Amino acid sequence: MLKLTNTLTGTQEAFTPSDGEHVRMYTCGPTVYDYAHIGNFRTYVFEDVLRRHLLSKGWKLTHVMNITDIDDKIIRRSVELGVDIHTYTAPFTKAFFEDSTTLKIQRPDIITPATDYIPEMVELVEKLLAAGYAYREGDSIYFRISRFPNYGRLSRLDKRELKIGARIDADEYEKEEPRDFVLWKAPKDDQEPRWDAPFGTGRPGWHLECSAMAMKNLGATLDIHCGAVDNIFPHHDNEIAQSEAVTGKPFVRFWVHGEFLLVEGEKMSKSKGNFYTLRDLIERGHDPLAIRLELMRVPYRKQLNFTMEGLRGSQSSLDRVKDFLFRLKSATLEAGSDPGIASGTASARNQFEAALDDDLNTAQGLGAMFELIREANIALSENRLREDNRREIFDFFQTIEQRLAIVPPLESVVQGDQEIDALVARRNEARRNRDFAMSDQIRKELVDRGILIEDTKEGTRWRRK
RNA sequence: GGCGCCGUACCCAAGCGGUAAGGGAGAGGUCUGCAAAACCUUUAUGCAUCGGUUCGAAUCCGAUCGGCGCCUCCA
Repeated sequence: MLKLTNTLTGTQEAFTPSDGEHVRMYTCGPTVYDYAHIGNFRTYVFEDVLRRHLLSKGWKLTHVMNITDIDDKIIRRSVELGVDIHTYTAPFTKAFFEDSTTLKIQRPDIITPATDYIPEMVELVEKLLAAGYAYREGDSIYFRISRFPNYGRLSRLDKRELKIGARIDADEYEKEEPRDFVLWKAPKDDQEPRWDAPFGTGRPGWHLECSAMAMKNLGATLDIHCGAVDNIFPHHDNEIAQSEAVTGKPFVRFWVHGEFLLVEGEKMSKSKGNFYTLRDLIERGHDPLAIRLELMRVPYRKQLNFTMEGLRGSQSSLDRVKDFLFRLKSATLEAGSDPGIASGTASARNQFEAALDDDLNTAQGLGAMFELIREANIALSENRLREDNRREIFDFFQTIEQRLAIVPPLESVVQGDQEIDALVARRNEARRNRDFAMSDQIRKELVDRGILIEDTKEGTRWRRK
């Protein structure tokens, strides 16, 4: 049974889709004004693991993710460059999906760019105006928080006191109350993009898009809505207010928020010089799979301190998995099954499932995998492992791959290559003649070509790095 | 100041009342012509500190110290 921590209640709750079979999930996507950074991807990787786990339960899943392709930053930069916003955002949207693919993040079922949903947003604002939840001030439209008594439930706003001297009002528009938030912004100048609406020309405020696009595609009540913790307030509280004011129904059953990624113990920021995009890391030669593993090593509810040392550690862990799978694949085994290994494999599988069910405890799931690797390695050295055991272990790793997508591919590693085979044969010839100088020289040649050699009792095997 | 998360070995980390998973790094060893890989041993009578509850606590309660985040666009 899957348990998830629900921000709404602050506790772990058993999750099932409201109708028992179809999960309706919305995840906050990127604002495409620049390349996404690894902090962003920590969240997307967690959501990907959730997505994969939900699918494994046999539920039907409709997963919607937005692309915020209109906001202040986008407008400012596109104006600076003298291009329209779509011309500006298109390459970053494309880059985002390329990066996601690099990290083996599955594509959501429905992608909703904000600018494709203007009519839905306009409709929402009209309803809010009609019901008295929204008002016009100047040429902009605001949400009237005083009309929505439950406001701030998600962030437990009622328990908070405002910091003395804290800036309450983030923008310069007039409002009835400082805490009211903007639904529809009147253009400030000629350059700003705008859309016509019955209540005036303008553009949508940020919070509006998620409500409109989520409800349009998933209905009034979502099963799951994800994002990172920084979205809890005000973004998600505002979404709740807008949506529930219109529908009168609970907007979301499970709010699931990913904690922040820190870099070297501090929040990532460009000024601190600890800011990495995925592309930065790839350029430095890091393996995307190691990055993915590093991003899920710590369960989503806990802050993850990203360090280069940690990333190297993940790479080493990954190499261990790769070495093991390679060893298992190339071993010569007898038919049959060793009962000890069989039960070890079954128990690793159970532990893995239980770990993911337990609020996506990836650290524990990974632990179960490594325990099995050690057990199987010992069995391999003691010649106890049998053909059926191997099949079951490979089956398990297939499951791990479906769920976590961190299993290194073997195909590219062990594929036949006549030229390499010939070099290996020549080296073994030299070894037989005890011409170790020659043997080592050939090995060096192979290493230079990215080939690792392992001499075992069953002969020499090689693989690509 | 308020709200929230957290403090487990050199580093990362699981642990959810029954006696400290796992990964990385280091050291020593087995195997090997040498490597590589693998395996073995080794690194927490102790889980920030101090009290309390309990037959029993890293796990529950209280206090203290420390770190991080949010309260403002932000994954």
